[in-house]
Amino acid sequence: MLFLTQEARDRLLLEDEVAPMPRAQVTRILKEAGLRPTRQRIALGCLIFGDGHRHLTAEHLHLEALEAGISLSLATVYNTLFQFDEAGLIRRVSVNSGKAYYDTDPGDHHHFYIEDEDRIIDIAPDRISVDGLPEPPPGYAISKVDVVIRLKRIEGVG
Amino acid sequence: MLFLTQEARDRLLLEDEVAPMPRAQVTRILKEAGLRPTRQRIALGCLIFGDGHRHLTAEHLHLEALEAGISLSLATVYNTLFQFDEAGLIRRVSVNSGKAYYDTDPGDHHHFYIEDEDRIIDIAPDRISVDGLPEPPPGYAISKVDVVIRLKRIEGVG
DNA sequence: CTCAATGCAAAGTATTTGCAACCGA
DNA sequence: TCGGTTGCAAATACTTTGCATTGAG
Repeated sequence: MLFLTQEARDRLLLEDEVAPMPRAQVTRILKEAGLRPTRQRIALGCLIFGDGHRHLTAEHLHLEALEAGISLSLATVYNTLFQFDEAGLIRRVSVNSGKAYYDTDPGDHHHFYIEDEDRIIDIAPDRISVDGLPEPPPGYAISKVDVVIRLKRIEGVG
Repeated sequence: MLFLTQEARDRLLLEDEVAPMPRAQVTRILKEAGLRPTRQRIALGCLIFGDGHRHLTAEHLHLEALEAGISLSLATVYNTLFQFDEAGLIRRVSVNSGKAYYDTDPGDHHHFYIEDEDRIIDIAPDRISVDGLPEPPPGYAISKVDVVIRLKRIEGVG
């Protein structure tokens, strides 16, 4: 599927330094994921996969698309994000804010969440480990482990 | 107001046998938490603190209140849950479902979440530990660590 | 050309806000 | 009494659905 080595990722980032990922490449990714490469998906894919790793809300991505001259509805952005998540291309992140965030890095890692600023920061995958994972109840299996470390600004600094 | 004879009080307690924490106790809890003990808060407090540890949505609690003959609006339930969470009396739990869950056990523990059934299960606090907590960025301190273990039903069983 | 798949308007659900009413001191 | 607090109607924010249209094969 689509798990890149760090090296491969770095190479990608260099190639696409500022710009979005080329359409041809996005098309390939979509096909491999079993998603029909439609105009809208390709456009969103270019934005999502091209510009480094980020944490996007549907609304933010919609704005970016409009700014880039791509005209589509917010609902389509929601649906597309949902499908990309299902396909493992991106990862929905759950924080307590009402909004849903999507991490453009689908790799296995966890997150800081700064409530006051409604901002998410990646935690490097090797910096944290969960021990003593409990047995799931009979009939169930673990599908994913989400760790969110909630941060608050230290008062009286500066 | 609400001055009952001893007899009336006894009757009430009998009537509510299965149910909730006594109003006096809830009133004390609220005062200690710095929350004014209003009619609505006391009523919700009785439901929340009385009946063992549970995972409630605002809507569910609202229904319970109505069934118990307490008339209040859903908005008040939301506000009350928010305030109880702020005060540390209960704990908001973040899962990917759109809804917010409130755990009536504010103690330090984590959760299983069964997506398909939209259900939350407590993990005993000693059954899990997170190692190698990373340094927060400068200027920030860790306020809470949330671990959610997502479960899926094992297929082909039975 | 064909029809499963898509994109979006409209609908639905979850939550917050602003302010009249209230009540604890 | 009376002013900070509260509770709720109304508004907002977020997300999903149903179906006419489309465009990939």
